[in-house]
Amino acid sequence: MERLKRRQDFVAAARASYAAMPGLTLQARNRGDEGSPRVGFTATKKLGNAVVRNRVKRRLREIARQHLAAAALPGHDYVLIGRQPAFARAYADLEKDFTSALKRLHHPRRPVEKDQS
RNA sequence: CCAGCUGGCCGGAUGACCGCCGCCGCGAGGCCCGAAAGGGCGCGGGGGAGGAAAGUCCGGGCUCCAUGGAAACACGGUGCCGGGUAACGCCCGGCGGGGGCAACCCCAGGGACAGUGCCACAGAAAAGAUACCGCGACCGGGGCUUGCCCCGCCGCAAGGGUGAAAUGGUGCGGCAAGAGCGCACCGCGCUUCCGGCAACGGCGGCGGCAGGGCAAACCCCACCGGGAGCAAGACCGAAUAGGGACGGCGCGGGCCUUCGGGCCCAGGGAUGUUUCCAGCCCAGCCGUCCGGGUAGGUCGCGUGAAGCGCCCGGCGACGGGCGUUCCAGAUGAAUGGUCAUCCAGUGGCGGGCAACCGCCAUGGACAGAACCCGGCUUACAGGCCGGCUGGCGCC
Repeated sequence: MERLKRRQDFVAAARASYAAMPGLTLQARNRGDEGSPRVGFTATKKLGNAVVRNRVKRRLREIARQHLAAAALPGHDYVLIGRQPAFARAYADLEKDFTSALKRLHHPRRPVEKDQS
């Protein structure tokens, strides 16, 4: 899956809908085209030093590889943001965090789109 | 055995499945792209974080900028001696000073007669000294209890007291009291000789003592240093906007109109400047080409002051020779995820006098390459190997 690399893509995704779970926050933005889905990862300095940030990003990448590839909708950009517990949280819990976040964004109980005014 | 000092090293191991980033090879076969070369997919092989990758504090390589060369000045840095090194503010070996019974550890360690300055508080006095309390014979005056007190003159700096520091220390002599005034030892300065490449050390001699501290205050002396950095720099290079050249078409605004036209008004530029006149060009659209540059891409980018092994020289830092290896190269940034077993460590239970054994649980320090080397500094769970010192015990 193609990676997001441009800052403006991340900014755009941040304005779209999101779902926050203990281990991570997932953002999903419908680009409005039918291209292949893309994914990006964020680990801020708030999380800790370089070792912590790298490990969090790697775990998120693994999550995306195993669970997002099949479920991603075309024309969408996904951004996984690491949160404090993501460094030490059990991998199985992190997986659950992701799948339920994805479910909430794909099948909202009521529309949560907050942008595109 | 106990206590301590010190040098070097390691920085969890093995395996399974699923992945990531480079590299090499294979394939006239297969699939996709391409005119081709080739690329992607595929198959096989091999590599993929550190001792600090960190802080970015020094020294270099490399790159660009500036510069005819050199020197001086300014500014910054370094500062015992000798050696090592590409170089260093680093390292090694010494010297001196301080601490420790010792092994060993620590030191910003040139110059204070070149000059300027500072030394709070306290204290009489803080740098050509000073005399607060004090010590003292002669002389002069006074008092009286007639050998003492007070005052003056004069001599002095031992003792007291202040301070971080008071113009050498201790002892004896000397004296009215004292003072290097004299002597001995210690310290200090100069010096013959000896040892050492040197810093410096040693024996002796001379000098009665000259030298307060601060140079991490300015300063003086010696030596070193151009600036900026891989976001350096080189090359390729869209879309869009803008620039230039050429060609074609066209020629501003307002009002009126019978759509033929009429009337009124006007901008900018260049030839040194200003004013006036005349002429020229521009102002819009389209096309082609050119150059700069942005996004993006490629290179820079790892054969090197390289690693490993052996031998030789050196107390050592290190140097030399021979052999051998090719060993990360990302750029929203690879080097991972999960699991199992084991090895240290920790806790609990049980057995045993104890060393220890068994079971269960727990559990992995500091920290992530970003152009590359040499250092320094800082962080760090736990462990391994060696050397030395002191004490106790035994032979």
